[in-house]
Amino acid sequence: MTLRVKPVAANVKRSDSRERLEHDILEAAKRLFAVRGYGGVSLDHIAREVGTAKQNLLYYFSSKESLYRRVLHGVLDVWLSYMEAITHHADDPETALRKYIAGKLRFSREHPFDSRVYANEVVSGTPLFAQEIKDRVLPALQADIAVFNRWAQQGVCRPVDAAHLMVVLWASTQAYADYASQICLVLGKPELDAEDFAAAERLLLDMVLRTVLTKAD
Amino acid sequence: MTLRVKPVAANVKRSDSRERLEHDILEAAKRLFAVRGYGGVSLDHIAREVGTAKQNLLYYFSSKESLYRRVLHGVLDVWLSYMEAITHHADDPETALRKYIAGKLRFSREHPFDSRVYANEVVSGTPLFAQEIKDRVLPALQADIAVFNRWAQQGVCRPVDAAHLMVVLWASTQAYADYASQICLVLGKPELDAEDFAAAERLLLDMVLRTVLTKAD
DNA sequence: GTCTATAGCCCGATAGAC
DNA sequence: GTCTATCGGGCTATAGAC
Repeated sequence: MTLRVKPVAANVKRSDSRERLEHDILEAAKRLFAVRGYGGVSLDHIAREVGTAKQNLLYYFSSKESLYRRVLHGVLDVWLSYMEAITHHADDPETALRKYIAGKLRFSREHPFDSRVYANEVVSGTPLFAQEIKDRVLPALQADIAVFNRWAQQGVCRPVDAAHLMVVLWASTQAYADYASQICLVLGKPELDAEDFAAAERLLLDMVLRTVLTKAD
Repeated sequence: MTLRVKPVAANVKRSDSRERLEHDILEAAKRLFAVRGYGGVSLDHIAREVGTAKQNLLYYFSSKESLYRRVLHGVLDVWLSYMEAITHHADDPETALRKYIAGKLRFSREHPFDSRVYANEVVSGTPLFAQEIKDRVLPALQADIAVFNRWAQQGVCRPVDAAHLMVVLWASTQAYADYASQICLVLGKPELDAEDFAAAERLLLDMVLRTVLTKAD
């Protein structure tokens, strides 16, 4: 009897297919949770979306709630990756704010479903997510606020209420994903395009720089 | 045989009790829909909240969807009643903007569940509400935008992009209701108080006046 | 890993007694 | 107007064949 080593290629392929299906499930779940909320989505909906049976979902994820948590975790990964502009440009307020606003608007444009899953969870009072927000979002936000306060001490910025400024920036940029359907109704077009995002960026940056910088443009 | 007129008092009382229960149902439904979304709430939840049976809800409202529509309709009544500041002070931009921002923040503070029901519906893509938004919200917003454009023509305001400015104001003020749980986490307190709303009002008004007015303060 | 089958429960809505 | 009873179906999750 000879030892047969499992062919590596087959292993990789199987693992690839497993990861691809897992990825597809997470993407479909994200889109559905974004639109209908946790309670408005059934495992059957998600399974049909990816062309498998709901029982198979419970093979990859131990429960509906754990699938949802995995979706939220992935959403937070993406969200945070767009949020590092301020601390990365802590030497220049104008550049930092420009990159921050541009980045958050790009997140709304490129990842609208991530944004809406997050919005749904927050509107619900973060029942399943408070700890992860405390652990991951809060430090990032507090680092940004600290940078603002340092700028104020150095005299390069007016002493604004940095926490509330972050709320304004956060809400305004996120609106272009979460409330897109209403913004479209107001603008009278079926969906937002590049020019709408550019106009939003111009206005928001203008508002923030006028408020924050000590010198006029 | 004498004609007996039904006692008026009893009529009024019965009608009062009917209206009170209907009102209680709508309030409970609003709170639950706000937190869990349409699909996350059952008629049984709502009925238990008001101390009756779900079959009784279907006596007052013909279906779950019609109950939800009634909730949305009432939410819009309240929402619109806080939105008339700009057109009512069309002669003075600074007063109009001050009253508008104060009003929208007061709405977020006094009617957080109305705000969140509305947010849930918009995040979902307004599946049941697009027509009513077109009929009732859009004219109000477009009237506000027209006022801004007139101000710009008259030279009392800089020519801002009024539609996007409305988005910023709308999103920023509404955030203090819809995203309160996250703002609380950032501020490190269990709930928002009067001083938080005052700080938000100061910052937002400051930002908008710096952006909109032609002369400096 | 994917399938069928099914347990056990909750859902919206209806029927009919009182 | 409120009650009990119930229909038909969808839900999450599990069991077990292959």
